Amino acid sequence: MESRCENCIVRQFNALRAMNKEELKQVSDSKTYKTIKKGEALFEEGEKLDGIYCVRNGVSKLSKLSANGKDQIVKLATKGEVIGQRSVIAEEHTNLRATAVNDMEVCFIPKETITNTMHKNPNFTLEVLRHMAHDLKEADDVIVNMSQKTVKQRVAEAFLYLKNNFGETEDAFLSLTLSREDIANVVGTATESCIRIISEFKKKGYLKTSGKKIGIIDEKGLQNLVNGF
Amino acid sequence: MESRCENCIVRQFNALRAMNKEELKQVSDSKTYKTIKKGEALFEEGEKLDGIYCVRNGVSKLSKLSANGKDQIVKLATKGEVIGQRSVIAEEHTNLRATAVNDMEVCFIPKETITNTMHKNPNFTLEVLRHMAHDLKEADDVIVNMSQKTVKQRVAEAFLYLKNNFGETEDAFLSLTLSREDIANVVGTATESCIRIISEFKKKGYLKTSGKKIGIIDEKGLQNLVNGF
DNA sequence: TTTAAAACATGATATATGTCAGTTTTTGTT
DNA sequence: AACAAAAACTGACATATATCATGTTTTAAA
Repeated sequence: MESRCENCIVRQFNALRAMNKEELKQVSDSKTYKTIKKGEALFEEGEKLDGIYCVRNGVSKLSKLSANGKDQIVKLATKGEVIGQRSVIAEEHTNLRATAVNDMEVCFIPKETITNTMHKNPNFTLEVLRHMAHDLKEADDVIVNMSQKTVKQRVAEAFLYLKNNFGETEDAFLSLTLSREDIANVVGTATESCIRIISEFKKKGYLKTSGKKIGIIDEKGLQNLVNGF
Repeated sequence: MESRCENCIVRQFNALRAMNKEELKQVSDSKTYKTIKKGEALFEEGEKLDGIYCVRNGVSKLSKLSANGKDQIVKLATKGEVIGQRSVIAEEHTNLRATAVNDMEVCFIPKETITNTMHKNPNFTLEVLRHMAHDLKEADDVIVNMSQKTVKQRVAEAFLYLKNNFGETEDAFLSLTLSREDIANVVGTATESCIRIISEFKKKGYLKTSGKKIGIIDEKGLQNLVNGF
């Protein structure tokens, strides 16, 4: 279960790989290990964070709830990704809440450890910056998609995204199973609309389902749809 | 016209304020001054940038053109803001194009100058990081608004945004005059829809217009609309 | 000042998507 | 295995918004 950050594989995927041995030791000594059950929150919108979360296992959704009950998912964070760094860096309250989509294991690293390293090690800061630049690009792309693509295209794109980022099982179902509601909240549409489109995709031979599990049959077909045939 | 960065007021608004005298001198010596006419592009989508642009005057829109001709505006950058840093930091081609909304004066700073400083001065890197964290938050907010608010609410919000970020003239018109098409492209809607809503807001006494100039009469009213009455 | 082009404006209509209401299936728990 | 609760699904309908078509005003250039 618990282990030293120096030996943690997960670290390879995030900015912590730019840390030197001494800095990693400091992280290792100050971190705490946590498990979060499916459905539980890592933090709520508006909270002040005392540190960041490094995901060792499981998936978290970052979302914002509106007055009318809609919960827009802005990002899905998985193994190796870091959650909460935006808030810690800007020294602001969180603008999103983080919820476990399935059971999670995370390491909590106190913000002092992070900020100390950022003031001393420019390579680390630069690495964090690169990751944030990537996140910003993705966010820009989402904005553009929301205004230029139809719901159907965005749903199709969401499945391709899930396949590319989370992979599929041996029996060709998506490894990450989201509820229809969560898919709708990623896409930014109503749950019923999302369900209807999934049914249509099934009829057209793009997808297969088994309970709430979904598998991609015709990736090319979905891709064509995204690109407007 | 031309001047030393050390004395440039604009610098106070961006990450360059975290540079020391020596670093600023380097920027000053390597920068080039450019003017861009209204409608001209600073760079096109997909270009590789050799440096960043620091806006001294005027406003630039960062947008992405879709196949069907829609041009979604993701950000408006004005005096003091830096354009192109995301692309330079991530060492990627630009994902957006930058166009002058009105006549602009900018300083072009070669990327070597920036990356040199980033490797040496953690405070500068951290300051860049803070700005990017802020941009990311704004982008997240836009995503959420796009999915949770109606076009009418988003148009109302756009006018409040324009007032807060660009101010108004003595006769209470917005200082930044955008075409109806540009407003529509900020909001992510059709130009006709945008025009219709402006007409409606005029009738309801929220706005006044004079040619393409627009002024806010009832800020509270617009704000209520944004919040769903 | 005249004129052409661009931008603004409005009506009519089509359509994608949301909402409401109800049924069936799946899931997880005792 | 039985059950309740949650999630998935489907139909009917409402509506916000896009699209097309056309006229008017504004802008900028000759």
